[in-house]
Amino acid sequence: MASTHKRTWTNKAGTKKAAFEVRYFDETGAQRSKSFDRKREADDFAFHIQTGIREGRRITARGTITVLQVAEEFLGAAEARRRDRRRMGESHLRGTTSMVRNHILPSFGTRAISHLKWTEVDRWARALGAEKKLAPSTVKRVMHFFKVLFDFAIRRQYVSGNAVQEAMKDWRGVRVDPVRQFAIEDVRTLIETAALGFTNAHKRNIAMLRVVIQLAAFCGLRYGEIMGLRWEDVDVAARVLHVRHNLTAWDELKDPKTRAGLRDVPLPQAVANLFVDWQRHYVANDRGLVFRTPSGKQIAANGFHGTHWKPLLVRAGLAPKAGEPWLHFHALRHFAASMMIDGGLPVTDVASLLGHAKFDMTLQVYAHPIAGGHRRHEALERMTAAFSQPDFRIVSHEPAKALETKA
DNA sequence: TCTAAGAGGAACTCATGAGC
DNA sequence: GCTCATGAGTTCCTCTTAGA
Repeated sequence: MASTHKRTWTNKAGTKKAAFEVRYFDETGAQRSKSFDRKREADDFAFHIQTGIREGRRITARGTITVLQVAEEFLGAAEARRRDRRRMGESHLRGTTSMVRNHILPSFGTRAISHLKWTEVDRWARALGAEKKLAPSTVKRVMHFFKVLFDFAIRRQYVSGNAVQEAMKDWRGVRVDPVRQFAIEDVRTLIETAALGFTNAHKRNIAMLRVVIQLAAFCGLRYGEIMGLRWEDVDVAARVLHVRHNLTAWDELKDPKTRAGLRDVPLPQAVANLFVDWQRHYVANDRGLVFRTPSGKQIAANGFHGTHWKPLLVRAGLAPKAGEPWLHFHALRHFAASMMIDGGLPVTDVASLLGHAKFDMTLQVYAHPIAGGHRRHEALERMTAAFSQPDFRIVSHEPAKALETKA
């Protein structure tokens, strides 16, 4: 049983003080109390105590288990989930471990988890942005992992409340920064530059780069999907790509996350021709994967980025100006989506070609105004010009009636 | 009931350094 | 110069939930 009441007293200096006190009995039967400045905080604490007693949980006033101890248990459980491949992937475990070890433990590792207050978490989160220069969306991400860690501790009955949840309220509405977009002219320059070849790049690399870029820019494939293509998925004669797999960073061929990811994408003739060109450089491998290194290994995304992508951007004059981010390879997929929408393809078709389960996702993330403001300007000009024509009629009858009455 | 935002999982980008 | 490995940070994508 826990009870809450307001307590007032006068300190030695003669100042009147007030606090909300929660009184309860711990698992040894000893009476305990804890004071809060606000009634709501006291009520929350009392609720957790009550719930704990009702469910038979161990209630301790001064928990001694540290954040480090909880984190080790938490990461151990995560590793077990990773081993059961259906429950957690390699990349998610890696991300979780990275956030916990790099950001949470250095600040809170030695602290008793039950003693942490949301105000401390709030200060720490703000410092991650101000001092460590993390993007707001990343800070929010780190806090999310900390909250999950806390939830784990609650399930294990190490702590009764989640100090991170309260601190996270201030981070609502923080969204990821949109990636920098390609203009039509940029993509044209990029493709022309790739075709010319540059530096001392081998002909094999030039051929590979050309087809990979056009697959992203015109067919909207993700990097992992491109690298996961097998020759049996490429039907040059029928000009269709069967997107069936994704190649992970660990060189594993995985099925798409959802059924929508399985799709057939039309292959433009120009891109089909590039496939024929690339076939001369194909390195046989047991899975029949189209794109491999000369030694038959995976073309890792990081290697592709540093060796091919960035040098191509520089050569094409698309290197970022001071303060600008680099253009991402993934931005080509954004470009493809925008071009499809701009070209008049129904958004449901675009979503299907991109492998999206819902078309609102397509509009939300990929429908960028790629052609710039002048297209909108022209559209409004056409509307105004049509309005000024003497034979112009408004389709709806209601306003027309109103005008007649007035006349 | 509808829609925006959150939660959670996974993929992508980026930096660095070693070996060939 | 290219390839590869590793670690860290950022963004994408879908499903769920809160609240207008």
